[in-house]
Amino acid sequence: MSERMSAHTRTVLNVLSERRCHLTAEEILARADGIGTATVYRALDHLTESGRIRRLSLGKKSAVYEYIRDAHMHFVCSRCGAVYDIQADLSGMIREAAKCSGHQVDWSEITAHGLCGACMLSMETEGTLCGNPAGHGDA
Amino acid sequence: MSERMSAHTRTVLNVLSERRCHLTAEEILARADGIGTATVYRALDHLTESGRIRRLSLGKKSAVYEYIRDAHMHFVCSRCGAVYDIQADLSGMIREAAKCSGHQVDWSEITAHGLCGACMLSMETEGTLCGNPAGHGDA
DNA sequence: TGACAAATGAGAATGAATATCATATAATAA
DNA sequence: TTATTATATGATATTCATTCTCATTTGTCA
Repeated sequence: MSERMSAHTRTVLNVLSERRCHLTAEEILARADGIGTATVYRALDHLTESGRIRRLSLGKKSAVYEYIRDAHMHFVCSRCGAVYDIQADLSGMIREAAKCSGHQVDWSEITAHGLCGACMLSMETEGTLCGNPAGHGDA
Repeated sequence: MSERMSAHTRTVLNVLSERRCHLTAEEILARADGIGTATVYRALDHLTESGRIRRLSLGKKSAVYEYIRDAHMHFVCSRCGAVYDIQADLSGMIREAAKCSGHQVDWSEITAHGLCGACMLSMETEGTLCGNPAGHGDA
């Protein structure tokens, strides 16, 4: 639990812990100035394995990483692609359900898909027509 | 909602609907004999868009697809990689939580990670030592 | 039967993630 | 300090799932 951490790994961790959002490896790479690609991926692996960050597949092509804070679920807008955090903790119920099947839950993730508030609004306003298909929420 | 479907798309749908499990595009490709790669991927896209099947990212490198039946969550064993279906429907609660944030949920997915029953057993038996690191559950 | 749209497949292209490997850096021993 | 060893790093090559291209085929309907 208290392994030592290289400076670069710490930098990567800081990039994530300093902001409350989900970043792709590429985005992290850009923000962790001067650190090579392989090193960033390795750091992300170490941090994921040591339980400090979490790797999520939100349906996008590339995985995103987030610093582990409070329990929350993710909402991905099918129209604009924005990702929102939704405060809700159903982990207890998930743990129970899995326990009934004989499995021990370490952690769980919930991803909801649908139309985000911003898109609903712009669809009303603009009459379902176009409008910029991306840009709300996320970070 | 009632678009027509090409023979190949129907074949892909059948491959999925005939078995109660999650298959990668590659596995589907192997079972949909004689259909080309691009066609299988296109069929999977169509079926996903029309809501007949679902594309899931269970943390593996490649996505898996499943025919939509009853609501259930997924349990992925961190040790052996097996995927189990867990009967539990928390979609109502998820929908409510998202609604509070102003979003409209279309569908949601839950993935729990941890140690599966089979692995717990073999770890006890074999004293936490090796043992075949894969092979339980899934399909 | 003609004409246009959609589907198909072989293969090229893309791109995220991983592997390789020689070098650099840190940790420990003597 | 100096030797010894393990680990970290980064440039680059590689892998591999997925998507794209485009010429050809098939389906649909007037």
